[in-house]
Amino acid sequence: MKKLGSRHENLDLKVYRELKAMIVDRKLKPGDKILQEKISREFGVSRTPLMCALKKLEQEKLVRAVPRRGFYVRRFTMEEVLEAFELREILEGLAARRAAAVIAPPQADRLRSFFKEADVSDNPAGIKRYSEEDRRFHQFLVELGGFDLLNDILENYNIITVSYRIDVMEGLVRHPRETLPEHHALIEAIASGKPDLAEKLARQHFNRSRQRLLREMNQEKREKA
Amino acid sequence: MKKLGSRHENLDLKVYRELKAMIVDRKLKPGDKILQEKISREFGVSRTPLMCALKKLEQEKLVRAVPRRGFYVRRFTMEEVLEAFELREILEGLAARRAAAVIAPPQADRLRSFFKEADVSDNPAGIKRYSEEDRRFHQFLVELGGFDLLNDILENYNIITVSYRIDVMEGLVRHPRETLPEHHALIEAIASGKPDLAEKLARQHFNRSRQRLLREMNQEKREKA
DNA sequence: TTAGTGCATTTTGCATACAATATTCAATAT
DNA sequence: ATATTGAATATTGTATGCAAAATGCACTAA
Repeated sequence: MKKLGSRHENLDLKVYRELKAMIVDRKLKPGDKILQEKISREFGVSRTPLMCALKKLEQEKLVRAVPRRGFYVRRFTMEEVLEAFELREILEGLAARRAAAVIAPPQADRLRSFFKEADVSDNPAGIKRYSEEDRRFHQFLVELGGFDLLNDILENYNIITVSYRIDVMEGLVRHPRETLPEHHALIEAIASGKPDLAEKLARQHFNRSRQRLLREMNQEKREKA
Repeated sequence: MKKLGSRHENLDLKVYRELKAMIVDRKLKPGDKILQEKISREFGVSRTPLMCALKKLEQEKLVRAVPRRGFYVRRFTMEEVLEAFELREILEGLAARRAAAVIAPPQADRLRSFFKEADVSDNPAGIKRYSEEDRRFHQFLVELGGFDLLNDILENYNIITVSYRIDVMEGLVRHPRETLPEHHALIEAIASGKPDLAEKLARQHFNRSRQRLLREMNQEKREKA
């Protein structure tokens, strides 16, 4: 008799997912105050599970809690996004290494199916599809290694790199034209079981985005002066 | 008019800290069910802030939530602890590098004041003091770099490496006699501003503990067979 | 205009209430 | 004995209630 108390899913988890989606999709914008009464009515739940969900999002840094004032959708500074990229560089590098070390043929096939027919034109719908594929790809990559703690951390913090300036290019720092070949190379390195190469390529991938952000940051500074 | 809504501290935060201390100090043991009624009465609060605190601890993996059944103090597997050490190896390595790169004289003095008069004998009180100093040291090291996200992650996950088998040697994997010289070397590398060396030493420090754990793990397996 | 000031309204943080499970344990059947 | 049933009890997940704090707003003073 195993039968874990699973099956049941608490309300706060559902609320958490809905709310997270609303933030990532910019239905709630950075700086917005989260009106608990309004949202809970909208979701058809009481404030109790909503509170729980908000606390969870606070730990993930998607919202900011100010005691006695409420929760606000967080606005990330360029510094924070750079930090997130720096972390993802080493963490996802490690994940790629692991993935390449343990991958099995069926997973390799699945991996190779990513970015098969990517649209690298400039139309917004294509960019959006690419951005979503990108997220799914990185998630799959991280899961491949079976490194639970690492998965957890990346799950909880990578979102920061995505939710910054999503309005510009769906959260992508660089254009699909530039990142697509990198993705293909990384996929091949992992699928063919080359840990060293996989780690190197993954790090390079993030490093380049970080360098791009750094340049943009300096440029903005110069423009202000 | 700034005056952030700070000052006020919500109850759930206090409960969270108390509870975390109880778990780390083994007042609540791995596997124990957390009786909400009992604990909330003990703390003089209602179940609402307690629930919040428990959810927070769940995210940190110190407790496990089973829907409709309750919360249980988590028991870490050797694999999880190994994963935590592997992560700390690269993350704290990065932190040490950063710290060495940005350290200023007053902080260098503070850093050098750690492990000044360490007791490396075998008596339990000495071990306990060393273990506490060890935690404070690593926390200070991580804060030095000023890398907020990194601090956050290490804060939340290093506890795993500590709370494993605290009953044996206060959570220490190796004896102070063995780690003290490593600590001194690391301190000196950071205080004198040598990023490369600092990172290398920090990683070595964790790597050695991890190797030790690995050996113990294999030994346990052999004993079973 | 701008800057207070006091009162009504909203919102938060927490306690309590309550229905829907889980758990326990005595009574019965095997 | 062991297993099974099923009411009595306890516990969880969620809603609701309420006091304290924050916010908004009309009014006044400069």
